[in-house]
Amino acid sequence: MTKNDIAGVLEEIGTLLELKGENPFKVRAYQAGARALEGIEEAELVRLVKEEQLQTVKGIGEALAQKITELHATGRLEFYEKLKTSIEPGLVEMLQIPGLGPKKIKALHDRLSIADIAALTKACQAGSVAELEGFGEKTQEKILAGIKNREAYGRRHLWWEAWEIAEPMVAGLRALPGVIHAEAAGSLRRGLETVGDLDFIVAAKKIEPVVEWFTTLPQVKEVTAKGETKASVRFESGLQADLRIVPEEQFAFALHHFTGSKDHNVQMRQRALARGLSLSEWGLVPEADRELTTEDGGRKTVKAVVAERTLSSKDQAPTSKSGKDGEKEKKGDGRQGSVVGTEKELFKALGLHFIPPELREGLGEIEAADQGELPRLIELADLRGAFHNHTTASDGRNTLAEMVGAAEALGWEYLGFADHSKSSFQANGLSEERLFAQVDEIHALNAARRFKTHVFTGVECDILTDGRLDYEDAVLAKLDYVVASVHNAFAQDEDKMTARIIRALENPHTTMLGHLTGRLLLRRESYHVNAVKVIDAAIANRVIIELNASPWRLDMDWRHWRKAAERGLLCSINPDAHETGGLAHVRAGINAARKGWLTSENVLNTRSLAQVKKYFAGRKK
DNA sequence: GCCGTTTTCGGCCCGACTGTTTTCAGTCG
Repeated sequence: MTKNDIAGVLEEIGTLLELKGENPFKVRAYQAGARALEGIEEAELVRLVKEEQLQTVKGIGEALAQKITELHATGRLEFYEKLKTSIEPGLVEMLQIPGLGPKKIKALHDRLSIADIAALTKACQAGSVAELEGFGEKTQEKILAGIKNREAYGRRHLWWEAWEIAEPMVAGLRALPGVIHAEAAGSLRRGLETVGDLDFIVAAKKIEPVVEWFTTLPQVKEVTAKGETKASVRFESGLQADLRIVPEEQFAFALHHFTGSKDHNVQMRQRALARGLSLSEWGLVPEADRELTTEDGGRKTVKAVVAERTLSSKDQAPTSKSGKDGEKEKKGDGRQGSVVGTEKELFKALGLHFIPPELREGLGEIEAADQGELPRLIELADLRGAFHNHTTASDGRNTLAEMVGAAEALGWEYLGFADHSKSSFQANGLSEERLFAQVDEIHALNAARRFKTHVFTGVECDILTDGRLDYEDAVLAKLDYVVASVHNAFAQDEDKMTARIIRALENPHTTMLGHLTGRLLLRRESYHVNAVKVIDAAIANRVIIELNASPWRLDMDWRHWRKAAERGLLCSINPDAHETGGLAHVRAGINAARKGWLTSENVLNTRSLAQVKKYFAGRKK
């Protein structure tokens, strides 16, 4: 087990002990042990375990040293396994309901024998929760609302989590014999921040082996449909995945259709109709042919005819085409081009430049494609570094050196750190002394040239409730840059919160604004803030707004970026990484940036090291 | 469960907010 895996187990033990009503200081000792472990480097852990020196680490005593050693050696821990079986899993799940913590959950369990969310729902509806001492009407209502939200949220999944499942599936599909094309479509392909279900479109010579492979994947919990051209499965997480298999010549149409969005598709069909054509998932045909009269006098839709074609072509070699089909291919009036094999050709047949999937939201992309005014969207490879990152100095899980090593492995020219400031007690925010120590550490690291990646000094500075920053100006002046973020008093009304943030932007030391709305996707709503006013203030004060690339945030929302960037707002795609693996989250940020029509020119961290240094120096004047 | 120029027991970490209270516990960041 790696140090972060072990730290995760210690953390979970803490949670379980809390639910059992254990001594809170014991709980804290496990949490502190997890933090202590994260603060040492992987190689150091190996040495400490080997030399039985774990107890020399502050926060790790006899009991934790023994448990860490067991986990490190075997990947298992007897104590942990037993603890897990002693606590009903429904109680852990209840922790996800806002307002419910270990104490309240324990009270519900002890006094009402509630052991899962279903029982809790019933008890709330019956009014028995409100009667409990320490509970009341409002608490009961809040719990019910929390459960309801949770169910609503449960229907969607974070893009990142969906992508981690879909990516290997696409690779698996492509590797199957007889598969010509395979793509994930839907909101996943459009890079939307959350995804309802997965859609896979496959062009294959033989259908059965593809369906078979898809429905027997190890992660499949349930096969909900299995037919001639389509199959649906559900995974353990509740995520559903649909597979559609089409003949090669229909692939581009099906892929386009199932990539959507609905608005985009409606507009595309309207455009086709204006040209006398009919566009559907099955193809692009002259409108006049859309409904056909068959030889026996019946009427058939194009869909039916194409479906027949699909069935017949299944049994034929791909090169052979019936005379009728051949005729149809040629019957096109010339406006649609010869053969549509790719999405690019599909767009071209309608007089459009290729529209990247991320832009297909029906928000003006078709007009822009018509005019040849689509931007050259930013790409992952354009990034040369990132700024907002954490280390074990505050609430990160990897040391500074480990983080820089990971950035170097990504080929990044620079990496900036922005650990929490002193008011973020919960995140182990840095006092002035600890901040200066980190600055010294970074300067030494740069001087030693241990890594090819240059390191910038920064901080994620709390915006206090009145809009002041959490450090004196003289402290902030010593840093390369400052990310200012809201981390408390989320309940302020919109005017107050907006004024608070704008005041922070007016501080000459503020380089960029962190997560504008504070939302956590599918978990927590944003605080109330007037985004337009904040954007205006950022532009006026030459302050960057970050696109926080954490898959749980993606904040500022992509829907604001196009307009904001047009008006001169500079973006920084910030991973907000709390561990080495978190740097990869810039990928999710790139999705959002592309959805916001951003080009590499709009984003600070596409610039070279020299340009970034110049930018920071210029901000200080 | 950890720690100690507090050394083997007694303390361990901050502040706002909410809802339940009538002086405070629980939750959250």
